[in-house]
Amino acid sequence: MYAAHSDDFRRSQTVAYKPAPECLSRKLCAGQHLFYESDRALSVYEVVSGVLRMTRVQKDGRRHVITFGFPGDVVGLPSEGMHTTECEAAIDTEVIAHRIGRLDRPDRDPKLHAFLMAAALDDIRMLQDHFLMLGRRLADEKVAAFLKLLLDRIGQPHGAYRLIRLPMNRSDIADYLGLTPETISRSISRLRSDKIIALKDPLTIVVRDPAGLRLLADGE
Amino acid sequence: MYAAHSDDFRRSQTVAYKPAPECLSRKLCAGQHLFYESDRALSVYEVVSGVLRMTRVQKDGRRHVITFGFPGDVVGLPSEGMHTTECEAAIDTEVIAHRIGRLDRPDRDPKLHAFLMAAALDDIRMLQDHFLMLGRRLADEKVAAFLKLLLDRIGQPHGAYRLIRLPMNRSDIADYLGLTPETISRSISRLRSDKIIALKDPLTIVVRDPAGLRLLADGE
DNA sequence: CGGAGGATTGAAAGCAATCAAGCTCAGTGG
DNA sequence: CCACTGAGCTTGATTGCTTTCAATCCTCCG
Repeated sequence: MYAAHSDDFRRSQTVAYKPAPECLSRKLCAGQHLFYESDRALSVYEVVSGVLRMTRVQKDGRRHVITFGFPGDVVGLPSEGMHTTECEAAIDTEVIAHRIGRLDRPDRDPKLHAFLMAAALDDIRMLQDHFLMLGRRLADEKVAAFLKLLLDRIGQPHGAYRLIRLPMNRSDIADYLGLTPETISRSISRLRSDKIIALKDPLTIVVRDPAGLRLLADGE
Repeated sequence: MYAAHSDDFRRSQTVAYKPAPECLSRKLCAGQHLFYESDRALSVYEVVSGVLRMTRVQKDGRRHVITFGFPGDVVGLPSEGMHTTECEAAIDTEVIAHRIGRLDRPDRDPKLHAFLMAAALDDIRMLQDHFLMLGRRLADEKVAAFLKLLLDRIGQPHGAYRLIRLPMNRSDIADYLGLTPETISRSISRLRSDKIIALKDPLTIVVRDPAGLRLLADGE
C-alpha cells in the first residue's frame, strides 16, 4: 500500500515465511537498542511496525547511518557470525526475531534459508540504491531522493496529497546522507519555498508536488 | 596472502565450494562486459584473477561505481532474478561462473546455497564499509581509505614497501568515491608530497608510510 | 515562567567542482 | 628517427556550495 506510486524500494516478498514457535515478537521503545556492532548474531529481525536505525561509528567519533529498517525489511544479517552495525529503534517499533541457526547448512531448514537469502539480496539492492543517493551532486537532490524513499516506504494519505511522518531528526538524516544537520534544514527550507513540500511541524511533511520531488530526486 | 597486514576486507571464506561441471571458467579482456543491469541473472561470478567493475548509470548520465570485484569476491548476485548493475572487466580478468538455479529452493543444492549465502553476507559487509569511505569528510581521507582497501586486497611486496598496481583510472576512482578526476589527482599529489606514497607511474603506487595511510583512512 | 533540545537562519570560511591550460607517454606515420 | 597525435594525468584560477560557528526561534515540559 505504502508504495502505490513507485516500487523502486519495495521488498520483493518472493518468499513467505510464516513465524514458527522460535520466531518471537518483540516490542522496542524509541531509542532502545536491538543489538550492537560485534554482537554475536543469533537472530535476524523482521520489522512489523515502526522504524529501526542501523549505524556504525568511526574511531574519530563520526557516526554513519548505514540504513533504516522500515516495515517489511529484515535487518541484522550477520558477517562471520556477528552483527556488523549497531541497531536501535528510531520510534516505537515491533519486530519478529527469527533465529538463524547454521547458515552453512541450508538443508536443516530450507524455508528459513530461502527467507534469509531473499532478505540478503533485497538488502544488497537497497544498499546499492543508497549509493546513488550519496553520489548525487547537490544537497537538495540528496534530500529529495531521501524524501522520495520515505514517501514510497512510509508515506500516508493526506487529503489530495501524501504525508510523511519523519521517524528521525535532522542529525539522523544528515548522517544518512553524508551532510550536516544545518544543510538538511536549509534543503528542506528550499524545497518548501519551491512549494514541493510543506511542513505541518518539523517532523511532518506534506508532499505537495510528487512529480517535482521525483524530478529532483532522479536527476532530471 | 594479499591481506597479510589487515583483514578488514578479506572475504570470510567460511564456505568452500568446489567447481562442479556447471561451473565454467571464463576469461575477459579489459573493458569486456560480463553482464548489464536488468539482464536475467543465471549465474554469479567468482573472480579468480583480475578486477571487475560494477556500475550503475543514472538518468542524467552520471555514472556510479558501486563496487570493484577483486580475486576471491563473488559478484552478480541478483535481485528478483535480475542483475542490479552493469559489470565489466577493469583489466584482463578470469572468473568462474556458478549457475544459481532457484534461490527459493535451497534443498535442491545445499552446498551451492551455503556458498551463495556467504557471498551475499560478505557483499553486504563490504557495501557497508564502502559507506564509511563515502561519508569521510575530506577528499584526501576518502582517497587514503580507498588506497588502504586496494593495499589490503591487491597489494604486492616491493622491497621494504608494498606496491599497488591500480586496475582503474582516475575517473573510475572518482565515480567510486563521489568525487571528480581532478580532485583524485590532487589528493594523490598531496599524499605524495606528504611522503605517504610515491608514484612509479600514474597507475603504480608505492606505499611508503602504511601507518600514515591508515591514520588518514581511519580518521585519526 | 523558565529551561532545554531541536530546528532554523545568518555570516564567514573552507573545500571541491568547474573550466582551462600544460604535461607525459604510448602509438603512429612520415 | 622524429614529429604528430590523442588520451589520461596534473596543475592553476575561479566559482559555487557546504561547512562551520553563532544567534535566534520554537515547542515541549517541568
